[in-house]
Amino acid sequence: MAVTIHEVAKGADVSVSTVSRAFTMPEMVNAATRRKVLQVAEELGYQPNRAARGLVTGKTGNIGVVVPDVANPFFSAMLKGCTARAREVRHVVFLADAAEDPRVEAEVVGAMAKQVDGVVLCSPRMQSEHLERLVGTTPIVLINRDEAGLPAVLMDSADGARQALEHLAALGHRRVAHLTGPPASWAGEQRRDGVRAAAAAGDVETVELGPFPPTFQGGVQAADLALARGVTAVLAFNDLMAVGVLNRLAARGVSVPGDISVTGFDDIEMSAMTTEPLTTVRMPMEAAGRAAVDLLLDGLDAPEPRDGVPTHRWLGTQLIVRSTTAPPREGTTDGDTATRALVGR
Amino acid sequence: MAVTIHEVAKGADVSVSTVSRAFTMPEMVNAATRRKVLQVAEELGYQPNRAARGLVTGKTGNIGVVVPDVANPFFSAMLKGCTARAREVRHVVFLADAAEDPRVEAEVVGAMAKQVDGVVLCSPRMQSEHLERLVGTTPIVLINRDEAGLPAVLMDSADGARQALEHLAALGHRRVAHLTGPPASWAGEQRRDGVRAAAAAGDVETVELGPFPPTFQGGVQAADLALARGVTAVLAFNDLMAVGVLNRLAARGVSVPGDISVTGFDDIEMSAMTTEPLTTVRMPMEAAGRAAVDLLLDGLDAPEPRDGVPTHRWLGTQLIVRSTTAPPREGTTDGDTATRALVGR
DNA sequence: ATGAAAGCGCTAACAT
DNA sequence: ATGTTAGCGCTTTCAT
Repeated sequence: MAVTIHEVAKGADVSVSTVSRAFTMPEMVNAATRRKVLQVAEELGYQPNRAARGLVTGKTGNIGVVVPDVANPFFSAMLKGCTARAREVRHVVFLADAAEDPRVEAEVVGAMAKQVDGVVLCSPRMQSEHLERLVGTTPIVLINRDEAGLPAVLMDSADGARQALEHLAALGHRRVAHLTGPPASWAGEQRRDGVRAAAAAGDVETVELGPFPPTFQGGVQAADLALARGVTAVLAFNDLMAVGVLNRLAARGVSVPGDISVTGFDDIEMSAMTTEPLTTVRMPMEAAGRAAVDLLLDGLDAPEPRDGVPTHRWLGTQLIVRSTTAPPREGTTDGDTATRALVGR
Repeated sequence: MAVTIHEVAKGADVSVSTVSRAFTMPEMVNAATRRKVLQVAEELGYQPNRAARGLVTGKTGNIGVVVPDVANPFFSAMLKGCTARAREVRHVVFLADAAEDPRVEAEVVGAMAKQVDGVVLCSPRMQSEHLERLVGTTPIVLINRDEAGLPAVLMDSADGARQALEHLAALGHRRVAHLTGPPASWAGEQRRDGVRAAAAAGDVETVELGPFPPTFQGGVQAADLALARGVTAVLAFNDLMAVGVLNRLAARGVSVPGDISVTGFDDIEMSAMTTEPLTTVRMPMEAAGRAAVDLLLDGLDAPEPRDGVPTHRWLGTQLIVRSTTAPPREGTTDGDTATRALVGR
């Protein structure tokens, strides 16, 4: 069926090992024979079977990537980084969508384990114990989760949260809602800690609402609760949620940022997609994907922990203010205005 | 390193063939021995090496998916459908992002060919000849492209375009811009044909602008051109582009849909993400992904073309009107008002 | 019902 | 520089 190395060997009148070498160690074979081999291979349309190769070398040239939800722009940006970098280093990616389900996460890693050189786990929701069990199975690099000793690419969500809250405080906000996402999200925890610390330091009161699904719908749902609590600003788990909030606020006739300021965490692309002023904490998702692949491959080259080679990569975040965010109006601090804005209709 | 079938065999004190059978043909092995084998396997954490299995069976249990751009919600929705369906039928997906580059498309299919049972090509931009060359390599199913004899999942973009244009005409629009996307897009051609036909039938004039990149930025860029041509409505290649248009219109102070109506083609999720009234032609992307996987697997079961089993699946589209889209104002038909709206600032 | 052995396509010693 | 051979982990005849 498929054209094998044997056929190329026959066609070029050499042994299979020569063909193999012509591809994998070109220096070790006579220039003339190599040319011939490559030419015959080309004519026959030969492509080495990477699975068979992996069987003997122990290296598949594949890397697995597991995301909680491909359709979430947050993760598709990550995925983009992974696939792009993987291609550059001649690897192929195995993708699994865990559907935000911790059990599925563990399951798919198991299924991929044997046919990949390692796995990049994006914001895994699974429990630490499960994670630890998987570690024995295959090399793993985490994105946005810090687990004892595991190589990871981390984003400074806590600092992002601080930046956002200080910004809001500077604008005069004294009561802001923090919409939380999946309880098992490490980044979510970081943000919560960052928010709490900044709130304490900056003399602003925060109202923690949630958990909400990290989706557009989650934001819609959260908006009503936030409104009812009379806040003047909202800090959403991610931009998808933030956009949902904006949408719902608009539907209820609340003006942004006149009545309420909205801020989300995300990669810039998403937040650019609304015409409402949406301040964003930029998370370098694509860079994180690329970094994770590099970390994985670095680790593969050196099975033994080496000195001087970092197993963690820490990525900063950046606050993007997209509007002349207006401070809350006089007397709004207690939330009355915002509340009134909708009670009135 | 990894736990192999031999170790399980040793542990359960049976031969490797028995272990193999216990997994792949459970009926053929004594219930007691099978239980024992399965238990030992469980204890050892044995997972069959699917690559090795594929080497002998010829079936890898993997399917390849190639998309022009994972970060485009249009395609990530497709991808979601593919991964979800693949998991249901116990397959794993190999993902490649072609970066909107036809050459990369062909290249990655080649790279995956040997380790997948077939490939789903989403809206491939590559030339027909390249496509035909690939067909010999591995089973292929196309999404949103109709190529002689190849199994495909098609969406009725032309009809969607007709629905959109009729809707605009019914609202009184007489001059609408059609923003085109990648020239090599089959769906784009369909839409163009649909738009032209409907325009001729419905007595509305269309201004074809483009090609633009099928991105948010593409829309920003297109908006200025559309405005300059004095249209009262815009039909964008996809929602991403449409949202870019909205954003730019807002920046230039043009009101939507007061001055201009905007319509895009896309899966509903994306279009829900703006607070502006954005009419959308809903493309069932996720369903298409699922259907493509099914088609691929069906075809695999029957290497010979069978009667009664469709090789094509045709998915309808649906117009989603999200607003009380206002008709153009008096005297606006020639586009003066819209144009004036920005000349004034 | 179970085992022994051949071999899938490839690479890596080990010859020569 | 090139050929020979022994597997990689698995399934699948073919025996028993």
